[in-house]
Amino acid sequence: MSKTLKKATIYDVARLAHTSLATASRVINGKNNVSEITKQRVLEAIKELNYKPNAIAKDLAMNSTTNVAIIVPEINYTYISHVVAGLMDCAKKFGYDCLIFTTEDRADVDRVLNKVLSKRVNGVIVFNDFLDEKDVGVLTDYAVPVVTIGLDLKTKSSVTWHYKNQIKDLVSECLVLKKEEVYFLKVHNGSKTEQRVQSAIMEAYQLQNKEFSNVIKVPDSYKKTYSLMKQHFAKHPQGYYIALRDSIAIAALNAAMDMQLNVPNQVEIMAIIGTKYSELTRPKLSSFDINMRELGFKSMETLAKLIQHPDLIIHEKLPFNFVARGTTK
Amino acid sequence: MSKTLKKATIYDVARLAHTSLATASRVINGKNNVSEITKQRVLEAIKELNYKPNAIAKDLAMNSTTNVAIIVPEINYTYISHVVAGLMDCAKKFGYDCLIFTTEDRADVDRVLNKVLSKRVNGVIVFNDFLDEKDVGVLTDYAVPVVTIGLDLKTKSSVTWHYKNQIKDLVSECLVLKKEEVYFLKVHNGSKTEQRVQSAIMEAYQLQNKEFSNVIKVPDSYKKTYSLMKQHFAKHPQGYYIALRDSIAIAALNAAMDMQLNVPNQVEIMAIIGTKYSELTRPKLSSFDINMRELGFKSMETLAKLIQHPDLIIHEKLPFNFVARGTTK
DNA sequence: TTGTAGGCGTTATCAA
DNA sequence: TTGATAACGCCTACAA
Repeated sequence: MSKTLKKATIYDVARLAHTSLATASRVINGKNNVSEITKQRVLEAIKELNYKPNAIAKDLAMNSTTNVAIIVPEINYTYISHVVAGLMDCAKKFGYDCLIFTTEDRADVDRVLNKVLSKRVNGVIVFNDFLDEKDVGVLTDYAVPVVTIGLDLKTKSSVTWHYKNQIKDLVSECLVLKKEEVYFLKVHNGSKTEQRVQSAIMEAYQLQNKEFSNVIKVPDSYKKTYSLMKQHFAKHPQGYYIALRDSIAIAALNAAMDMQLNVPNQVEIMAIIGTKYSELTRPKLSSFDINMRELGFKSMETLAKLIQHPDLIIHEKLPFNFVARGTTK
Repeated sequence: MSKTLKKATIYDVARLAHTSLATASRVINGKNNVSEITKQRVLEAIKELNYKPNAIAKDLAMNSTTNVAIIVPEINYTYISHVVAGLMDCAKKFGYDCLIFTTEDRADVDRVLNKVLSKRVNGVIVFNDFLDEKDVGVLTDYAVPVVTIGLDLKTKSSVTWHYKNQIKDLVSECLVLKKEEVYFLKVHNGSKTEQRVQSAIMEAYQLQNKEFSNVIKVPDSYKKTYSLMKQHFAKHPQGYYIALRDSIAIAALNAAMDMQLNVPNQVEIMAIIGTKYSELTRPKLSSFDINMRELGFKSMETLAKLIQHPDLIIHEKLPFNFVARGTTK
């Protein structure tokens, strides 16, 4: 197998096998209307030339690809990487290949949208708070199937989960039974997920005719949040603290523990999005548990349905269960 | 902007702008040898038709793509997802798009290799213990630039790190000064990285004329490792424990702590591959620290060099520093 | 069972 | 500054 600078084409294969383009194409694609003898000749030629079919030419000729695009904000958040793992598992099942895009700001979003459109992908998964209904519309207007994760759009297919009422219940319990203030550790300004959590908390407050204002803005970093929360606990050594991701909650937890506060008796802490890391703190972190890998898998399954039936609109809601561990009473 | 089922081509643009294919192509690609007036007409037509250039046709015509392939075993290991994040950051800088492939077994490897070859990617990053020199050769024989991460192949470009001597030093210290046995928590059978760590430990033992046999096979799961290590510590409540990844080390740590053992005075624990999670246990986990994101970034930079100069062979070695935290003396 | 010829949507060359 | 026209590598009627 020599280092072929000029890559063999189907035409080279045909010539070496003393047959035509069309016949070579047939055996490459496993059609059965080819005689065994010529089939063998073609197979030999393929091996001899180290021929690898050019997927680009194929995609162009067939006017379709095996690629799906996945648009996420960041790949190194634990829960996102788990979702992506699930997406990829399922994609493999359907023979799709995953083109992954990250967006760090608004300009990025437009760039990615255009790329995705140009690449004529089979379908798109959007798991990204940066994108709004209009952005998703840019894709669907171009007739590309899209499934959004965690973005509840009426006219687009989506996989979401219901947690609003459960958060309200937890908060109400704090206010009514435990007589405890609730604090929300907020990382971003623009994240819709955080906004939705916050409004769930606010609604629970309103039910008790109270106003909610305990938003603590924290940096998106374990270490910085840790020291910030140490300062906070020095003044307010009590309350029920809610963070979106577990690493933020763990920063608060460790801050409280290292300040010698009693968790959960003085301070309660929970995360909305728990991962396997919820299990490994001491005390263990209470959190909502959602199987992110499964979420990804189901989302890709939904996309596959959409690819086969482009005019469908599918809405799926997954359960989202609170798991009380050691950091809450 | 209507829902165009039939997507506009450059030909449609040309027709609407009353010009030729070639001229339309010129303005799309920002060539300056086009009169301002026709340029405007073409631009209008593009907007009117919601034209999006077909990257597949372009790739075919130009005989090159903007895609790079990334081959990893799993995307939801924390350290791998951090490497991938770095790879993607850098890819963005060069305008590359990332096609990510995961492999769960041997059959998968061949499948992925063929896919990558067919897709005519610009270059490939291999961060995958499943692939050996022969596999990488399949790619390089086809003249596609490859950078391997953590796989030390003489004839291929790679980014690796040096940790062997440091591990030997740590182990020697245990044997000579601390008079402590070393245990290796081993997850996989075939992982070359684990094998290399193990042989580093063995060499340190040999230096003291001792034979190393303290390999504890653990399942690749926090919970299972946790209970297995509890059983272990019930019988052997001492020693210096080395695990490859921090989540395994943390399982051992929690097992020891929950058994009321004193860490680090009775039991010492460390991880070879530390992540941000090393910081959040109590006591904090001693580990080697490598900036995985930076590792990924540099690897993609290396690939970019290789893409521009295909006959280069680049070897890069990154530092790998032991950070003693609370779980070791 | 096999082969011919046209098409997929671009880029690039060469005249005009 | 423009416009034909030939690639790029494959698929697929349609014919033989």
